[in-house]
Amino acid sequence: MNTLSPRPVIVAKPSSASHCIECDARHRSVCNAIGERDLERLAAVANPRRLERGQVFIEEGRPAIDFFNITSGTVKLYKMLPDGRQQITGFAGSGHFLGLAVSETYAFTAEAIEPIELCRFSRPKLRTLLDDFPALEKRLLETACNELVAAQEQMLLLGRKTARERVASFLATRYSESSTCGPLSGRISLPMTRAEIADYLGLTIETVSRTLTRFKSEGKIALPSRDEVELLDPHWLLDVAAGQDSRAASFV
Amino acid sequence: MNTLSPRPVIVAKPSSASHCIECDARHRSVCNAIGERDLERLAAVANPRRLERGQVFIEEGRPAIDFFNITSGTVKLYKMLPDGRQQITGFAGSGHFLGLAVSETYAFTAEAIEPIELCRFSRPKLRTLLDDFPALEKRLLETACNELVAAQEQMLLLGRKTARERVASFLATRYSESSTCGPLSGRISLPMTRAEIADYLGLTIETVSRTLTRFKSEGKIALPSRDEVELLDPHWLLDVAAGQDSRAASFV
DNA sequence: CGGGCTCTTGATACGCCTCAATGCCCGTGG
DNA sequence: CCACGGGCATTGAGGCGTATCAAGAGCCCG
Repeated sequence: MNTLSPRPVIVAKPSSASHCIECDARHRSVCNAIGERDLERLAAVANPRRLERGQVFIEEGRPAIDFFNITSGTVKLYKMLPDGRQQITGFAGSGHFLGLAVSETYAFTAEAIEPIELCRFSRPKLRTLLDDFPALEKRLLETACNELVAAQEQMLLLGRKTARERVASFLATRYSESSTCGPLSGRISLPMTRAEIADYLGLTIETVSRTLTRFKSEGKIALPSRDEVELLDPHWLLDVAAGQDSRAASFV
Repeated sequence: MNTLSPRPVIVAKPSSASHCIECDARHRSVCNAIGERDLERLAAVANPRRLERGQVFIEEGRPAIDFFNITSGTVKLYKMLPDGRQQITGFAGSGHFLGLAVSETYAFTAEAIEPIELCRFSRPKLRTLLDDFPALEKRLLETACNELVAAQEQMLLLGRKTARERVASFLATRYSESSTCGPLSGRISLPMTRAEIADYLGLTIETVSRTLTRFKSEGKIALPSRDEVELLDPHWLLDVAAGQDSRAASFV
């Protein structure tokens, strides 16, 4: 509904031969299915690249010839309707594997929302890698299952939650995910714009903004800067996210 | 939002030793990854059952100890909020594999919406089967990917489509899926109630009903009976589903 | 110290939900 | 065979939450 998608081009290309060894994302990603002594094999087919904000590297409807592993930064995945309405189906960060498609074409578009680094794998090369390392295929199945679970949760959000609950869910999820890779503070970062949050939650920019402002005036969050939120009452947020808002219905 | 979920119990248990050979769903399901001569192995761990409408066989939050393959009939998969709001994340028919979970617990509830037949697999037995037949694991990954694509499409529907577009999408999808397993007529069956359609599309019963009535009065569909729809203009429906409704905006 | 963003805030409109009544279908029993 | 009852579906009237439209405020960067 917001933003019109930009030009699809790939740039840069740094890194050396066996870059996989020193890859930050390795332990988080499916690549950890491959032992340290086989990393050369992996590095041989992994093609590292660097992209800037706004660059599209997977485009809905285009032939699915490559697969990607995000090694740094965040991307958004989205689908669009012909009139420009847009639904972001997820944000993918470091360690995320993208482009798994049975079909001949991609089902969504992927675009960097900040400077990112990623590894590209061509379809046939990934295929041989999968054949040689069955553990990798198992890991892929695992991550696919986890994504399915997340997708179902998001359907519940989009189909049945109020704006208030959606925003609370979004903050709560960001909170719990950020806490898995760093010290647990109430502070979370939002690398995406309000428009992107809105397109992710099935709302408008204005509603997202109003809801955040309301949380702030209720003393539940603080907004120190444009892209940071401080959760002053995480437990309360979780309740709202789950539909347990005390200020909602519940006529007891 | 509608309906309160019923009691969880499993009943019946027909069929003989090597039932897999004569299973209607075999060719459609992941079981087709196993050759005919190994079907005995499969049959040994597949536990067939019969369930009636309303019976729950997977319950959100419960330990994920079994996996299921639907061999006949239709089930609904849903998630619920504590106050009863419900989102159906999908309908699964013959050949559909269910319960794939990495987590210790199920992420959704599965309930028969008509009399069904299914096969149950215990987790450890499925595990050994997967180890012995890598092709089965590949098939599972394939189906998981397909479900992810469907889930993303549904997120677009729930987040950005109007009621009109949602109902049109629903009919169009049912149409194209039914045509893959039978003669291509404009007639589709709806084994689910209006309430279930509503919970699938993120709408209310009334809105679903009104929208169908409106399509009918516009001459685009016919409603010969409660659970049947005749598509009189499939192409038009597809356009509406894709957000190309001529009667909507588009101020040209 | 403007220019162009994104974000916030306000006023109003509208689509869908809610509540309520009626209609239809079908199984049950007289 | 028909009256009755209970589900489910349809239809109507009105309200609410979020979208839409429109300024204005804050921020970054040259």
